[in-house]
Amino acid sequence: MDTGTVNTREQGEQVDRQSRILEAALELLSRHGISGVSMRAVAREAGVALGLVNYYYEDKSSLIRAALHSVDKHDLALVAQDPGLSPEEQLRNALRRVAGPELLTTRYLSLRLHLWALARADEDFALINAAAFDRYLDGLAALIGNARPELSAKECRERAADIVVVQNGMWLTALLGVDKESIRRSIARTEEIAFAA
Amino acid sequence: MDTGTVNTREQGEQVDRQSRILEAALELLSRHGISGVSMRAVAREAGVALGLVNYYYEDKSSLIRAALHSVDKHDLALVAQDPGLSPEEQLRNALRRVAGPELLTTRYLSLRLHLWALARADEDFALINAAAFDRYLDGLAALIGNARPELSAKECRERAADIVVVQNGMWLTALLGVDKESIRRSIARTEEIAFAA
DNA sequence: GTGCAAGTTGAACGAGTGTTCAATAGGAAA
DNA sequence: TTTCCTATTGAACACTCGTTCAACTTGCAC
Repeated sequence: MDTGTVNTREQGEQVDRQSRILEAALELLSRHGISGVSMRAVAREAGVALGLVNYYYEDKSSLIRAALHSVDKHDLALVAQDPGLSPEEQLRNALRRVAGPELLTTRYLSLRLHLWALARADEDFALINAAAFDRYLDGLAALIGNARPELSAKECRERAADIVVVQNGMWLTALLGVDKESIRRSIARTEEIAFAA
Repeated sequence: MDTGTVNTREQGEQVDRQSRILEAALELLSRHGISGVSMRAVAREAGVALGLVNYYYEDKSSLIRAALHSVDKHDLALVAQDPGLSPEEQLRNALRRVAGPELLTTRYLSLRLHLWALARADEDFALINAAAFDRYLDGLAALIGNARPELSAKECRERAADIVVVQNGMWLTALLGVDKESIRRSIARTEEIAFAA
């Protein structure tokens, strides 16, 4: 592949089929859970023949693993540092982002939930997930450390852990349809934890 | 069935087969997720012939529904009132129970997670789950109301919602192996919310 | 043009799925 | 004993699953 040449059939949304297959898998996983993700269903959703799914992803578990990595990468970006802002603003933005409109969609939350459930059932996925969780915790602790330089690394990590508990609760509870006001108050609670004196 | 007569084969743990089938389904669901729960696997785990599973549960989804109800009943008991204690103690006990050794086991948490994921994939399960969630919220709000009679029903409900966010977060994060100290601090946080002036 | 490699297709295979059902066992009632 | 209903079994059915593979198309290098 990537010989540097341009695909001739690149009209409209017909980008490369591999991404469309991955996207289809994410969509099906979010909507119907793992039991809705069959190779045939993925092929159908992506508008592609069955064989092509196994061409780009040798296994079904390779496909799911790719989906997991894709979501993990997305999660990690939430706590990435942004040099254009003050440390306090970076932290506050990161904390508010988790209740932003891009995150608090059914599609994303449902996807996250199904991936967590998957990680409980498969040890390989569990390891990937745990590593991503650790990196997220590190990222959040770093943001806290920048905004509150007087805190020790251990204290930052503790606050990050406490915040993640509330954030995970928000994600999960949002799926059950808890009212928006409770989400707002929970966001405020994460800020209290982060900025506490 | 229940003619009032005693089963002759009631030696040891050989109680009625229907409960053993349900128990097997719960065990498999907790360990391997929904894709590990096949009628055959349930029969094997329960030490029973395949046909018997469909004899007691006409459908696979009836079986899963029974599992859901069983867990929901268990959850609701967490916020049941206990006339032998003062309202404050009842509330405090309920809040601490969610981090108790019976609850914070991998088996229970994993089961809960898989049921949540299942509810996202199947609308019937979602309705059952949402109803159970509401009853749990009501129970918790009632405990708060008893302990803090000066609060309005609306305020109780709000506090209950905020507490549930943290509790759900604890459950979920406990599965990812967050340290026990963070769980302890989160419990304290739920108590702060409940008893705040 | 010919050659070649990557991309793409769908049929085929064996394994596993949920469900049905005729057959059997067991114990209480007659 | 015979009768009858419940409990229990496992074979059988039609179906879906993940995976493999031979065939075919496409586009670039020569």
